[in-house]
Amino acid sequence: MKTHAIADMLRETGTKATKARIGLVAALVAERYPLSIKEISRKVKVPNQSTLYRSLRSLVEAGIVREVHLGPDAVRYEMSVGRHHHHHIVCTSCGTVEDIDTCAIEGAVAGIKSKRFSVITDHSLEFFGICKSCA
Amino acid sequence: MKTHAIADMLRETGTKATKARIGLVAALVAERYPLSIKEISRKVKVPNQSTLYRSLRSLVEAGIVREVHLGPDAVRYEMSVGRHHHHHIVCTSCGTVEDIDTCAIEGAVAGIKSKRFSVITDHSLEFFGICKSCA
DNA sequence: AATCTAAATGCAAATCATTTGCATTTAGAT
DNA sequence: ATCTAAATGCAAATGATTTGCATTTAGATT
Repeated sequence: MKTHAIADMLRETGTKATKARIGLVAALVAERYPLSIKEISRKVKVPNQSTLYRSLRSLVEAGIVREVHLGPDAVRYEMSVGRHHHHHIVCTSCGTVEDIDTCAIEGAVAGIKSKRFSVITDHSLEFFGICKSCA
Repeated sequence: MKTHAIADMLRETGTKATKARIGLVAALVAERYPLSIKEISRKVKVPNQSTLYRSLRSLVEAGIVREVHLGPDAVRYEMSVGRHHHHHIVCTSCGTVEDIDTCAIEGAVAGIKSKRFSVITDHSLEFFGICKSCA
């Protein structure tokens, strides 16, 4: 994805196409797995950490980026546009993250194919919704 | 569960049956949904926050308590002993947390029965394991 | 029951990630 | 070229969790 296209995408969502945001999106587009704040700061010439946090938040609000939670202390960010619903599998030893493109809710654990993982030791599944007393 | 039984359980795991831990376990046993640190501090005469954090950690290490992550800023604790594998459904409006006793991985979203929730707006499922390069 | 030691506690200070206030800069509309 | 709201940079604030260290306590040992 080229800078120009990224800038257009940003403008379409009503946010300004600033250097910081373009750089962030470019970095996330370049990676196929969700990046942590630290990884992002490493890859992108992060102008300053307030900007990093603020930009990520606005990208998430704009629906361009998705926040992924893989346990505590493991907030990560990945591109949201052009991607369909998916989950992740995390190596508890080295932290490798791989996408699971099959929505596992529709299948069994056995159906999860992975070339890179040999053992699945745990999983976490949470639902979010509106309870009857709130609806 | 009475104090005496809690103390015995603690001793069985090799940890000391101190007042702080007995109180924590008693509070968690009394509730059927996972409690946040704040809720715990409210329910238990928390002696001091270092003790709270340290005690929770040792209870988790001992396998007595389980740490539940329902999104960021949402670390919660629930009893682990005497409970089988389950997930949770969270109301994004009021925060109500309900257990899902059916392991949803083995069923479809449609199979999730809940008396208290009317809409499921989102879900999160993550796997943890060991990747081949680590195994 | 008195003694002893490692484990647990209390407290205050440190740490770490994230957020905020505010003055300055900049994107992009006019 | 001008203008304004949005975005930025910086430094300070915040909030949750952790740590160092001196003191206390559980419970094992006499």
